[in-house]
Amino acid sequence: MPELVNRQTLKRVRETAERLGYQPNRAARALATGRTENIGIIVPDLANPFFAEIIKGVQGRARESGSVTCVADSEEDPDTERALITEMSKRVDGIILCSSRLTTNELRGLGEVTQVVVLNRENVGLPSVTMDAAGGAQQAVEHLAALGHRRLVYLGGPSVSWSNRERRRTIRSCATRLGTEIAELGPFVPSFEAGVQGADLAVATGASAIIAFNDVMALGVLSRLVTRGIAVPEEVNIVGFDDIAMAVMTTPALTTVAVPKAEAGRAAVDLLIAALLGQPVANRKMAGQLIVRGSTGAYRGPAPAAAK
Amino acid sequence: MPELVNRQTLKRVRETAERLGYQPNRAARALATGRTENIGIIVPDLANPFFAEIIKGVQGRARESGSVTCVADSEEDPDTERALITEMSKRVDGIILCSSRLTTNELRGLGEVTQVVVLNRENVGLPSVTMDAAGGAQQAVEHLAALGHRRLVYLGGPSVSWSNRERRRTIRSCATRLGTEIAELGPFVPSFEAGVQGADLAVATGASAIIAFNDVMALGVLSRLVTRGIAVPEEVNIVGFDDIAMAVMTTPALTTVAVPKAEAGRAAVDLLIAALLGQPVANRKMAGQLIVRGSTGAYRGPAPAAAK
DNA sequence: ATGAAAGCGCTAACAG
DNA sequence: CTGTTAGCGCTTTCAT
Repeated sequence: MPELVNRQTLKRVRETAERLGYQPNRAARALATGRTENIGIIVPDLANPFFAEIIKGVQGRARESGSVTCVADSEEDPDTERALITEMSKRVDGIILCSSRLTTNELRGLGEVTQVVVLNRENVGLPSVTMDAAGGAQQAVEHLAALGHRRLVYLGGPSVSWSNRERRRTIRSCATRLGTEIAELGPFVPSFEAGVQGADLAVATGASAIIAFNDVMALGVLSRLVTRGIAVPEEVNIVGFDDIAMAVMTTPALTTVAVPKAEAGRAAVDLLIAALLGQPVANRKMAGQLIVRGSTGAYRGPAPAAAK
Repeated sequence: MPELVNRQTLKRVRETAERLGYQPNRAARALATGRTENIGIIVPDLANPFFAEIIKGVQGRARESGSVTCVADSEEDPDTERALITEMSKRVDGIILCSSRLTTNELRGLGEVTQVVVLNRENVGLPSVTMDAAGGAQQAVEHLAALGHRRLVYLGGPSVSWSNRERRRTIRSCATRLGTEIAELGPFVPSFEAGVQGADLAVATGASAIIAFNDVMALGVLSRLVTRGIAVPEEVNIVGFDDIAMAVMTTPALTTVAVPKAEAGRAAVDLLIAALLGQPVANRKMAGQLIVRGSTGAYRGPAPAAAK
């Protein structure tokens, strides 16, 4: 309100900006406030496009709130992950743990060490963001059933993956409910090659549609199906790396359930910020989105009604 | 040497470890020493597997030296990149700039702001790590020429890409030297779809081999060639995302020039550390490695002798 | 309302 | 060689 302050402030700001842009010393500020304005994120594999997309979201949201993002790659190793948490905790205000390879018990104890938000994990006594793996899997099965497929195959991911466990469970119960046959193959290391291999195994079962653990595997499946002349090449249209993918053996060639990875990353940062402010934090579950790709181009549509 | 010290040290260490693991306060240390032990890395797109792999190397090497890696994504935007550099510079000891979208002049001035190492860029007055785009391109052309191909096509990447400019130049001069015809198509946004499109254009020129700007495009090329029945499906074997890729229309179906991305990331950290210690830094150029994939499996071989 | 001063926890320089 | 002390640059509290 006081105009004097305004003028003075303006003057100071001007001086500041003028005098080669003054930048406060972050270390000194951190010492005084106890806040680093850094947030950490630990993923099992930085090179996995799935996590890269999440990091992108985290970094973007963190930047908006004036923070910088510190990343680390645990290389799928629980010991490394533990060490990383310890190393990071002293340099950041909080950590976002993606698809943690730690046990539930270990995760429960983490609240003492530093502020933690888990992504792709539930019920560990920490704020969490999940991508509704179950819902996505359900949409996939219902979609295939609606297309008339009666025999499905699920090419499973790593048995240590929480997402995989969730999907398996859902796919099985959902298929049973719809009276659809479901065969489970795997576990596979989720690679292109595993998809190629899985495709042959799946075809041998006499199934008419395949659900793959993720897009990388689905890519392999599709490649193999095209090679064997089973899928229609013109329909092949893979653009993204979404979370759970479904390769159908006829048109449309590939359908995926896209999960909002960047959004999930942003949500995780929001939860972290809330927790740091001592606000109550509610867990977040991001909905998956069925994406049907056809020869006329990709379009996003609602999930087909469940054939209950 | 003095045993007394040993005992005392041991005792203290024990006390330390015992008393719930004492952790020095990083902020205080940073204030006192002026060292954050954080290193920054800025990339144009975090979701690009090429950069993800580099970050992985950077993070690994940084960790070995007791540092944490702060990442940021400039989203291909020079303005954002500039802002990011300013924001980061106060929180890290140095920054690794990957495939910077800034002009040479701007980069030259950066030495004043903070310690910087550039990756995928040369002659900007800063320590640099490059991946020998030229050498890789040369190997590619020589290999194709040795296989008897007389008409090549290069599907170019973004015109703002330094790597693309280097490769174009090399491919052209190398082809000329070997008496091989070379047609240039593009520039393309380096996507799968662009590869599909480029494949058709390339075939129309009557060329017998295609060099794509990168693996993502090559994937598209290959997919299209298989679909059109031009390439031999059984030979299709794409596993990685390497830097520059070459799709041959006959056996072997795909050959790539792999660049050591993680190694380059590690090298960049080494240069940064050296620079921080005031040591003289030499630029590093990482050699590309020709990888020939055949039906008998992938093998790494030396580049074929130049048919000079 | 504005200004002075006391730390934050560490390191490095110095005195004993 | 060990022990003490003066800051590092900011925030925050307390006088004025």
